[in-house]
Amino acid sequence: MPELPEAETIAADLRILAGATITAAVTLHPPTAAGPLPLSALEGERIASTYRRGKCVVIGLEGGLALLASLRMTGQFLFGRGEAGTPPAGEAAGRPAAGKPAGPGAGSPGARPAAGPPDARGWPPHVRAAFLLDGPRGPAGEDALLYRDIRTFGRLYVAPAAELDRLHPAGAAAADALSLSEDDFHRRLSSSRAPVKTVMMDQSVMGGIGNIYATEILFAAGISPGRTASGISRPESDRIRRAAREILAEAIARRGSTVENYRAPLGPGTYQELHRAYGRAGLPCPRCGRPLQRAVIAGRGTVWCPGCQK
DNA sequence: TCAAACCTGTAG
DNA sequence: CTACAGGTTTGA
Repeated sequence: MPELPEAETIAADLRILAGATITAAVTLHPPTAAGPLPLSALEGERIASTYRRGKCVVIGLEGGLALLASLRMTGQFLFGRGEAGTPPAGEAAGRPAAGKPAGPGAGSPGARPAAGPPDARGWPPHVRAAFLLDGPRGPAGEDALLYRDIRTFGRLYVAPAAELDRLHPAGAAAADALSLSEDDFHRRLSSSRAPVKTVMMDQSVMGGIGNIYATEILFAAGISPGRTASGISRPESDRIRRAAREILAEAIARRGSTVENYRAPLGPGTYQELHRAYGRAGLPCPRCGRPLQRAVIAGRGTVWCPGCQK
């Protein structure tokens, strides 16, 4: 679910860790660490920067390595308490991890990320990887960065930053949706005969837009999502681009949309309060009052107003 | 070009 | 219990 505004928010929240050294990297769910290097390659490295790349969050290390996180549906970064003897999950769980229950648990103040009971370390369920930190900490002094992912679709890629482009899945993102000129936007959008919504969401065409924002952008632009992309005129493309810029900027200002399981390290977002079409099938169109319609386009739920989206 | 598969929580 | 959700990859 995290799309451009959510990834932007997460990357911004993580910036407080700049200068922290990763003292240990623990893989609790092996498929999450998708290579090419193991997470342990980050041990001893110091965090230099965090930024967004399409829908992905990237943590850049001073030594030239990078951690690229493709959060997919339910991936999230949280602050938590590490423990000196955090057992490497799968194996060598011999030592009874001596230590106190780590206080009231992981997570930031005033925001419980977990739905279930925390584990022995005080972490929420579904933590798939953990990075213990030395130096800058979370807002409440947390000394671990946790990667949590309920459905395990998300992937963490460790590689030299210079190779992120060539990283096969997830690395090869097209130009960011917000970086395209009107010319480029139209050229890319009209490059396919697939439905315009499908093309907008194609990360090899433009990066950052997913189902929620594609739905909202097309509603704002008054374009029907099922329209053939190659039939979108230049003025229509300009409208879509403008709507995209306005909506994505506002969503970033509101820290993204909190639906499903989204949560940035420092708290949720509120843009869902401004959704006008997504998740509102059957309700009256906020523009013309006619019922919003729902259909599946390219396998994804799509909502639009047949009255005012042409 | 499209559908299935990957997963698990939630809604019915 | 089944159906559904969906970003991305993979196979048909």
